[in-house]
Amino acid sequence: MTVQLAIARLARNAQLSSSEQSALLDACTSPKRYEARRELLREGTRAPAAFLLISGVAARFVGNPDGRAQCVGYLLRGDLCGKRTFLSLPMDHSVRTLSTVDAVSITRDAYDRLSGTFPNIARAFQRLSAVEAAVSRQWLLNVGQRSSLAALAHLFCELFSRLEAAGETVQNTCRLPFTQADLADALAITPVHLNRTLMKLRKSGLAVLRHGQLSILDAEGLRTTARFDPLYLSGPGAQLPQLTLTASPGAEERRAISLRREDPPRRPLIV
Amino acid sequence: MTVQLAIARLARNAQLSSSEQSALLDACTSPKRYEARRELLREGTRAPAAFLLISGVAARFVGNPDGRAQCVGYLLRGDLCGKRTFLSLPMDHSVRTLSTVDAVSITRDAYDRLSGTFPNIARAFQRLSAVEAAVSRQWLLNVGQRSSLAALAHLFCELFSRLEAAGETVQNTCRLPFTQADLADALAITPVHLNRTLMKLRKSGLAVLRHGQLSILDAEGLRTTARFDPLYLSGPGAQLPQLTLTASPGAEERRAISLRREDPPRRPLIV
DNA sequence: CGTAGCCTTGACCGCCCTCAAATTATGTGG
DNA sequence: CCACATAATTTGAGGGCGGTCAAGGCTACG
Repeated sequence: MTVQLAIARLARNAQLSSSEQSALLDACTSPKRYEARRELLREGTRAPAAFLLISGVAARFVGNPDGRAQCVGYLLRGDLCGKRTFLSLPMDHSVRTLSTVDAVSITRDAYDRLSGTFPNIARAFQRLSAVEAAVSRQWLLNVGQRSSLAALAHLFCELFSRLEAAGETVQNTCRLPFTQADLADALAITPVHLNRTLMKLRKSGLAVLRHGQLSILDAEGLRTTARFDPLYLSGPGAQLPQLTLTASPGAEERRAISLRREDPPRRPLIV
Repeated sequence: MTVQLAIARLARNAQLSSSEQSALLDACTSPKRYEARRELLREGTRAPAAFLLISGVAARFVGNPDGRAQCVGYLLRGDLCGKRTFLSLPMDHSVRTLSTVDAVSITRDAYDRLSGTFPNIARAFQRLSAVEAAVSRQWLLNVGQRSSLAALAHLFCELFSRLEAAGETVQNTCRLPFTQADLADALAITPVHLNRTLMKLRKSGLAVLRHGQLSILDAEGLRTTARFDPLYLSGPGAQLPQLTLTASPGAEERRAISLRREDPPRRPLIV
């Protein structure tokens, strides 16, 4: 069953032991399939349970009755949504599937039992939330500061990294099973302008998105354009001792590296 | 000591018993004063401890070496920053004071002892993080979808509501002890444009910001302009059983209720 | 083979940015 | 209390990124 795959992915990020993994598995309902464009959670309601994504892609949206929809996060294999139920908080956003999705549910009771017995699982969930918050902050940079080209490049870097961690990449490609309009919702630009930006990325030879398939042609160039620093994703290894920065000096180092990488600062976009 | 004030504010939002409050108090170091424009936490480092704000205002920033700074959140009395240390995660953003700030520290060891004995305190901290995430999503709407006028109005509504909960409002006014440039960083616009937007708000008679003092002149008009729905702030009462909606039909109800509920309760900003 | 949705491209417009200068707080020493 | 220096706020003129409206081409799927 692919549920294990999703849990394994979650476990890798959060360092769960195998007994913890199987306990988590037991707490899940059996997987259920949801068709594309279906609402899983609705803003303003209390979710009956949280969802753990097994396959497919879903997205978080904050309602904007009069304007365009604003996507505020993507959910990939191994991601959780509806964790707010565990805290008795109503949803402040909706969650909709973008593609066909397989997901399992975790009820609040199941979570309470689980976290009582395995505090490390509660920590794992908190870590997921912390990383989501970091992603959210990067999205704020995307829509606020970066040019549409840099923002799109950054989003592609993020998605590819996360899909890679979820084991959903093949070589330098991955499937993005949703429309350009969905990407536009994430970057807070119009579908028309997203398309133009996509063309620019294509013509500069950095990446190509076609038929729902993303191909990274020039990873280094893409990262440079996006000023992408994967630290915020806290991938496996991020909390391992390889990065032993405990004080400012280490930070200076890291910053210096990232600055040097920016050598051609505002000129990364070759035509 | 005003530490109690901050903890009481936190406790109100998170429903801490008085014994839990005093345990939390014991876990804090004695308050320390930080001058304005000082860095409390640095991106890329592991924080030695978390900070609980007692007074003043601080802000989270994600580094943008070449561009303008992007503020991704304000910290007011009763807010915590550096919670990532509790999860062994490095900082993905910096925290700087905007005004003179009093704050206490909570070390990771203190937190671990605390959360072992009082799981409800751990829940309270998680709830704070969940609300911060919701605020972050609203900021994404601010910079992505709303006009600069609506965004500024929304930010004022948010700040006033939170300062009200923190007991830092007087009638329809509150102090915002930072510059227009700081507000511009939060809305991802230039100080020049923020100033023009501020003028528009002033001329439309909705709100006035002058000499670091915000005055709400037309609360209803401001909320309408901003499409402000305070639900996402999960103020005291939001998680109380008065709203027992569990499914989609309930959502419609809630929206109606919450609109009705805004009549008196969210009316603290009368002149 | 037809239809519907998605993608692509063109022309024009407005919000916000940039650069620049004037005016007004804020704070400091005399 | 005043003179001065510095920072913050305010206003003007002009330009560009991305939005809007619209039409045509492509793809998937029945």
